[in-house]
Amino acid sequence: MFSKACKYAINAMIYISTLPEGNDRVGLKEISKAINSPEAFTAKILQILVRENLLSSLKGPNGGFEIHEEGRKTQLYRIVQVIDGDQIFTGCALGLEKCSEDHPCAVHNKFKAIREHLSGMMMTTTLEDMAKGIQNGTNFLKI
Amino acid sequence: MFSKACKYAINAMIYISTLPEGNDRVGLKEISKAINSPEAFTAKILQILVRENLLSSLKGPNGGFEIHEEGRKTQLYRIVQVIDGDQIFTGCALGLEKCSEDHPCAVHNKFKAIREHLSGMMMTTTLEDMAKGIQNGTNFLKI
DNA sequence: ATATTATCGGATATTTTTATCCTTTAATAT
DNA sequence: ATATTAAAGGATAAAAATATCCGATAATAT
Repeated sequence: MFSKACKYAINAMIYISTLPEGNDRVGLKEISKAINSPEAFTAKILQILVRENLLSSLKGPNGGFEIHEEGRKTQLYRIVQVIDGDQIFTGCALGLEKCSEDHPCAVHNKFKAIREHLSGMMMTTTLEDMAKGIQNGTNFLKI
Repeated sequence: MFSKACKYAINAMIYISTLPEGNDRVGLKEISKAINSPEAFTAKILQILVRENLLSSLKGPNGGFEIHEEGRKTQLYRIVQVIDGDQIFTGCALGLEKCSEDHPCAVHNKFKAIREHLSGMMMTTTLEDMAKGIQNGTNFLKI
């Protein structure tokens, strides 16, 4: 469904969102420990998220990553789009280059509803939402 | 969603199912031309499908691949399971090793409905169903 | 029996994804 | 100013997925 890079991205973004907003930033080491991901690879992914303005970072002592107010409204959809592209939302399930209503693959219509279901859910799910479950101990980021 | 191998497998199985049942077998070359897939790689995938009894094959002149009566009832679900495993049906969307009701990842419940929707559809969709759309020109296997 | 045909299966190559290493850059603190 | 800290970014390595090649095997036809 999602690439590993994307899974790390989502879990990392959620973890950062669980931390209190303010001057506190969280470092790469803590993040990758919290979500059980390879440090250097995670760094690459966070770089992309910073470049795309889904995440902000600061170098030096007390540096690290943070997400402020507005950023916590980021949709799950957006994170996936930035890391994996929107293949999963718009690409053909069977790999046809030009799959469409006019030239549908063998499962086009069968997948249509599922696509809409998936997109809809991911459009309406935000970091805030997901962070809540982690904060109150209902959901988990690792193991 | 699916690996390329799996997409080739599905399209190939559908193509073979569109052909009239009987003594007629279809060769690798024709199959990979019909679904626009690399020949040698497609051969590997067909081998797996044969080994798993989703497809039958015969060597030598007039050899090739075929699917008889019962085989045409094969569920889409089964093809995916054989080629990609059931990661997509049961695996955690965020990669947690032990994601479950008791230890759910951050999106466990959000994905639950989608998983069921997807599994249900793929359980009830058969080769026969999909072949119909190709036979009557509504759906396509390539481009 | 022998030649021909087409899948099977092992070995290998290429590409993509995942992962690591190390130098550079920028921020802070002394 | 200087040392320290942590992210940024380039280079490279390892693993997995995709793809190709070719000899072995099995079936048919002559």
